[in-house]
Amino acid sequence: MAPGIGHEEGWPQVVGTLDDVAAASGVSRSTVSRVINGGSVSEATRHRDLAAMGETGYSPNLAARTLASGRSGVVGVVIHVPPDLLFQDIFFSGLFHGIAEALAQRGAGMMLWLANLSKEQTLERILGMRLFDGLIVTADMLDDPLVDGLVRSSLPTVLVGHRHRDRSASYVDIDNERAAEQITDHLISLGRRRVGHITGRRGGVSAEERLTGYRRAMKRAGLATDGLVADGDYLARSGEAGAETLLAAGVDAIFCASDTMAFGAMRTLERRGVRVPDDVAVAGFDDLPQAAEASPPLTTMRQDTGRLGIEAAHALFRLLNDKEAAPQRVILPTELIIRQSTVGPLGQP
Amino acid sequence: MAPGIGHEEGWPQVVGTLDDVAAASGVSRSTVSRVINGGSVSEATRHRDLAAMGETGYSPNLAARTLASGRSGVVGVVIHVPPDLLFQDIFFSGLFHGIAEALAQRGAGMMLWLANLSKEQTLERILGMRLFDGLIVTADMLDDPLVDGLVRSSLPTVLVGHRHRDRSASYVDIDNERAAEQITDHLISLGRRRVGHITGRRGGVSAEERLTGYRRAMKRAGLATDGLVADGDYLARSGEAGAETLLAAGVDAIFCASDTMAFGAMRTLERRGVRVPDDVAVAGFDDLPQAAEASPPLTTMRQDTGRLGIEAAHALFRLLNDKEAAPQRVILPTELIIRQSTVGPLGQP
DNA sequence: GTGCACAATGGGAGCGCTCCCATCCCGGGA
DNA sequence: TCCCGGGATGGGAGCGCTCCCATTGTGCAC
Repeated sequence: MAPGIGHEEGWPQVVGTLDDVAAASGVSRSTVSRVINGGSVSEATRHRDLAAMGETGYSPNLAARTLASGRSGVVGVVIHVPPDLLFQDIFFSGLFHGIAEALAQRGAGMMLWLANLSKEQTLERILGMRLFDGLIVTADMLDDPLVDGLVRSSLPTVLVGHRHRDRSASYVDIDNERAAEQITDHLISLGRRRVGHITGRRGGVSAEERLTGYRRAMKRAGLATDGLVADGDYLARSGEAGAETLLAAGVDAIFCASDTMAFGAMRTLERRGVRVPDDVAVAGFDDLPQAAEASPPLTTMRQDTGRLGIEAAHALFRLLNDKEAAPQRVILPTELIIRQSTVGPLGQP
Repeated sequence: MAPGIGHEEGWPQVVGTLDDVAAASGVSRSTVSRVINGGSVSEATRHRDLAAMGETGYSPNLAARTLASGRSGVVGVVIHVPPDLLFQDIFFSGLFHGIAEALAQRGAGMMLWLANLSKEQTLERILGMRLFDGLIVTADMLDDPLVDGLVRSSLPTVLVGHRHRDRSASYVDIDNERAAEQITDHLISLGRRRVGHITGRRGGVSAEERLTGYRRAMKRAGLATDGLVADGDYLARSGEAGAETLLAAGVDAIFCASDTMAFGAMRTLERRGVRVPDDVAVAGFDDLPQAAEASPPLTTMRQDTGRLGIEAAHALFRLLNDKEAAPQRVILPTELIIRQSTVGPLGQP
């Protein structure tokens, strides 16, 4: 019994298979299949079959289709990050919707894998099921057995936000290092000399790269960074704590590896009676919606996460459509958004 | 080529099918199938087959299995809410992890459907694919064609946070009405007379039920509610705005349908120099992690969203294991958490 | 008029599994 | 000794589809 069909008419209208449609339309199964999959069929037949499919409410059986063709039309999206990060960080929201939009547009299904199993189990099940045509994987960790395993498998895979050392890996990312360098440069150009940095989750690609970028800019300007780096984890709390540390170290600017941490840092500064940007300038990273409405509005680095998702999906399609395709590597631009947390309302420090 | 198998030994170790395992173990396909699915097999054979499967790294083909048996072992989780809500509200985080945990424990797969397609398309594809053994659906809207369609379909379905008027629907929920009544009672018992309410997203089950509960408590106490209800949408911004409105109406307490809105409301009160709880008491709903650390700490209604997810999964399993099972209806308890946003540090108002 | 290319269609094999039924073999009771 | 019950196993059909190949029908050049 085909599910979801509730008519109670005078006939076996419960049509579930290609053969049923074929019978109803007076052609063979093969022809109906061609209509669905775009083979060469006469206009008349196509119309008749389409009509028959409409009447019967026919819809192809995914399992049968996958078994016969080896393709499922379903893309796996693997988000193996700690739950608290996943749901606090709008990064993933934008990413998701980008991916979902691009996949839906091409008629591809999307199956989400969150971090509910161990990495080994996840790897095993994803590969074992053989359900996916391809994979989009976000994994920020420098060393991640899941990502390594997925990349090594024969399953077409696109990494998001993770530049894998494996030369054969396809990925979509931003240039964290350059972006961090740029934002640090901005702070330095404002005359700040003691620029502190609150890092993202250490061991993660983005956090390490942003730290590297920050260090490079400081070094180039001939500024020391000793004692000016506080470890964070992208969440607000660590921004508060980091600001506390950096304040003690004596800074005149703080570059936070995420906006969320910047908000935390600003809370600490406010509590301590430190003026922003007069005493300490603050910059974030992400350009969350709240950044523009913070007080003062937050200088930050905008990254378009929706775009990131879309590009990932497109890269995967390219991989899927051409088995010989070279690894896809896409670096998306970021944009420095200068607001009053670094440059006062009248343009003064 | 079976993916993920990298050995380079002296033999066709690339085993992908049941027949391959059978050949390697010297038995028939049927026997290996029995070993996997728990049929009656001699101990000796079982061990031999298991060993053969281990060596070859065999893993069953989901599509073939689904096609032959009509069961996939995969549960669909449908979250059809606006994106901004999804990723700001920890409600879903807890829910997810509860569901994921319970499903993983039973070896069931989980496929997530977010709101990337229209409700009609979603319905069509979910039903059409015939991939899911069952469904867990969160849908808060009073009128939701997707939920209606899913419930009417023959696919075993459990609703989360949504008590459907359909008597045959299975659901897991909390008693929003009673909880709201209880929290309003608490406010009234403190001597507050002008208790305002900032609602959740109107048209949603939870929002309407909480409003009803609030109204009932007020009515029972002989208090008027005219002008004391401000429409919100669960997000912080609407809490700020709602508080503004209610302040103008003159309230001495505000019950917000979510903690997030309560935080927003408290921000407004602080900005206006209104003391909490001295001038205006504030209560929320959800007991987010931040509630305990707000200043002042927030009185709220705790709901265990993880439990909600687990119970939903269990209800679905019951439905799946017994085709004749009656509709499952589970109401989980909530707990009033009293903190200083309603009762001052020394117990005074 | 004949032959041929090519578009439109039908038919059959087979994807990897489950499930039912037939078969085999063993031991025990008559 | 023969027969029978029952556990262990093998074999075959079939799930609904795709894909290849064979077949048919058409229009066109010769």
